[in-house]
Amino acid sequence: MKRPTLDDVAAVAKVSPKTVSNVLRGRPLASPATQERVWQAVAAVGYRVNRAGRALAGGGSGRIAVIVPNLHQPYYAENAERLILALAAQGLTSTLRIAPDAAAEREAVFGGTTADADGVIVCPHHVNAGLLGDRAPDRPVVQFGSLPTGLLDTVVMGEREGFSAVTRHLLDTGRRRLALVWNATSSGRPDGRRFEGFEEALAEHGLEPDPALMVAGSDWDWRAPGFEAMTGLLASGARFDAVLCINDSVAVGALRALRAGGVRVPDDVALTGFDDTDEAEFTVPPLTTVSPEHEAMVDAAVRMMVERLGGEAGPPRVHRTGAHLIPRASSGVPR
Amino acid sequence: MKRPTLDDVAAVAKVSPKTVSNVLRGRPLASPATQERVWQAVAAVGYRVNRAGRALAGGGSGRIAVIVPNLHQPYYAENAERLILALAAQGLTSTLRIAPDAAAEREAVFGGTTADADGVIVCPHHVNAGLLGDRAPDRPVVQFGSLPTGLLDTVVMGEREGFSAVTRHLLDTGRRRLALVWNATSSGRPDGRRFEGFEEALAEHGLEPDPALMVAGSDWDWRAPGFEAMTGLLASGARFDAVLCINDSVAVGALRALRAGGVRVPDDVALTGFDDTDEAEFTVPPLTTVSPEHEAMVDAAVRMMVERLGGEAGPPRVHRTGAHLIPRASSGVPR
DNA sequence: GGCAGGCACTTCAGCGTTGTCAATAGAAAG
DNA sequence: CTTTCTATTGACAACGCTGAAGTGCCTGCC
Repeated sequence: MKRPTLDDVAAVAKVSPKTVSNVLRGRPLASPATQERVWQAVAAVGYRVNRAGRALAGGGSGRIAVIVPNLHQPYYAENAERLILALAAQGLTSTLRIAPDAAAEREAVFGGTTADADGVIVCPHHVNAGLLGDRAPDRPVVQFGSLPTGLLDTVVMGEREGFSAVTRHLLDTGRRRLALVWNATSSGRPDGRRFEGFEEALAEHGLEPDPALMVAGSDWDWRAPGFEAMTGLLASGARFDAVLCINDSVAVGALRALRAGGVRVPDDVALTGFDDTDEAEFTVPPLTTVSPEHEAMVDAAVRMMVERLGGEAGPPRVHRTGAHLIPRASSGVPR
Repeated sequence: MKRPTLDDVAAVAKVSPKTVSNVLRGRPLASPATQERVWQAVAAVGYRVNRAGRALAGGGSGRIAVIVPNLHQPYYAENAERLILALAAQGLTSTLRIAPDAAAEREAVFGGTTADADGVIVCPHHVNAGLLGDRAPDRPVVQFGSLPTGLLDTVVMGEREGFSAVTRHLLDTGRRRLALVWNATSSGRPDGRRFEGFEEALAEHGLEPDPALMVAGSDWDWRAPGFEAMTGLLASGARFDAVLCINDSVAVGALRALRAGGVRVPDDVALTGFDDTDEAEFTVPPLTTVSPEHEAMVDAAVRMMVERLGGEAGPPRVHRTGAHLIPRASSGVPR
């Protein structure tokens, strides 16, 4: 009743355990006939590789650590799901680590609790890009959805073009006073690629961002801060006919604040998000958002990981995906 | 630069590797002085146990597999997060497995891809309780949030009392024609503990369920089916003044359908969900729901797991948690 | 015919940890 | 002062697998 080992397979196939190992690893060292015999023996005894043994012997654990700050924010939960499934499709198991703070995030990337993983895919949140890149990891690390550091393989979404696309969309449909619900940054003002896209599209219409219409939530990527920021903006008495949110969750919070304030969406104010999370489709009204092309991002991340695991060397690479507008009712033309 | 091993620690502490192992495992075999010396040596060399080695030698992997059907449904994502964090607090690492179908679910519980885990906590979805219990697992398994099988440790929420509480709440606030948006079951009619709670509360008011007001989504726990089911109910011309949904996600879908149909919530129709997911707080209007007391559920699951890992034998246990109403605006008193 | 070279596979020595069991030291007992 | 016992620690052999380094055997060539 004991779980079969390589030796058991070897005995049945009448080869050495090492040959079985080679066949299993896909090494082209055995003759086709032998390979066939080995596979039959594997099936016959119901062999499954013991990961612990393999890892101990230096064959790698076949496990990739996926690191997200949390799972209660749809953006992270949905990406974690996509990454885990895509890794599984490559025969890689994954271990999901939740890094609730910067220390945990760094720790998860550089070893410690994830030391048993052959590689790491991290959706950074707490630790800014530079900090993550300041130490050389001893295994492949792919940054997912964040700014490239030049030190790690990175997959970035079309933040700039995506944000300029929504901005343009709003301008094209007649909106002129565009508010921004942003995340707080250390410098106290919105920055980053999305903001560039915003400025870019405004500039095309001879406009520029109005500081009085830019409010920051207390934290990145969360509904309550979106609600609070929007409530604050409404209270300020500022006038606007559109609100662009840094992401969908913030938009969901902002939407509630708008409704609470008696503001009609989209009649009085258009509202947009970013990320194309599932929840955006089911708000009332459905939320206009930007799809960062999730499939392409995940494919790129997994491909990079597999290549690095396969021994591919070379400098860190950056994969940029596109982004496209998903227009929905929340940014409908005002009546 | 190699990672320190037990031997390194042993050399510094001037004891045998085995003694270091014993101290690390908390075995009361070494004298206090020796233990102290060992811990100092561990700290001095920066030792971290090699899980692969330990697992190979039979010391267990220290890893618990958490199995959910997906992460895009908030209910599962939020529970996965809570479970993973609670396990981590016990020093247990976790490996999250996404089981998109029944085969994957069974496979994940009974070994195969999760063979390296010391125990399993599963949030069943595809496989009904009986099927999961028909084979004896070779390690602790805790069912989370599902019907007890009598064969596995199980944590169940107060489904009946929770659902009767919402029902009562609606009846108490004057609603009388209660519709139900349910999940499809093999028998084609709503069943289970929640339905019992529904019937129970209705009976207290001398009412009983109206089959014409019960509609089932095409799948468990999802927004689109909620939308479709609700749309269908509206199209049927049935009259009702409240809609109870099997869970929050279904309610979110139903809400959109109601709004699309020009039905005011809560003025014309009250709407309720179940599970107390984050999204319920940010719908417009905020959704009345039932909290299954997540903390208690997770604590119970992790406690059971730790006890079983500690060698606790005995028959399968069932831990029942309560449930309490979280009234919000979606079930406000009609004007 | 002798020998280099390649192919197909095997042997060997761990990887870091743990369970088993033996060994040692010191204390209590005779 | 020897014997017996307990408390503590050590030696050793796995656990299942893999990299490195062989071992034969056959082919082809001078």
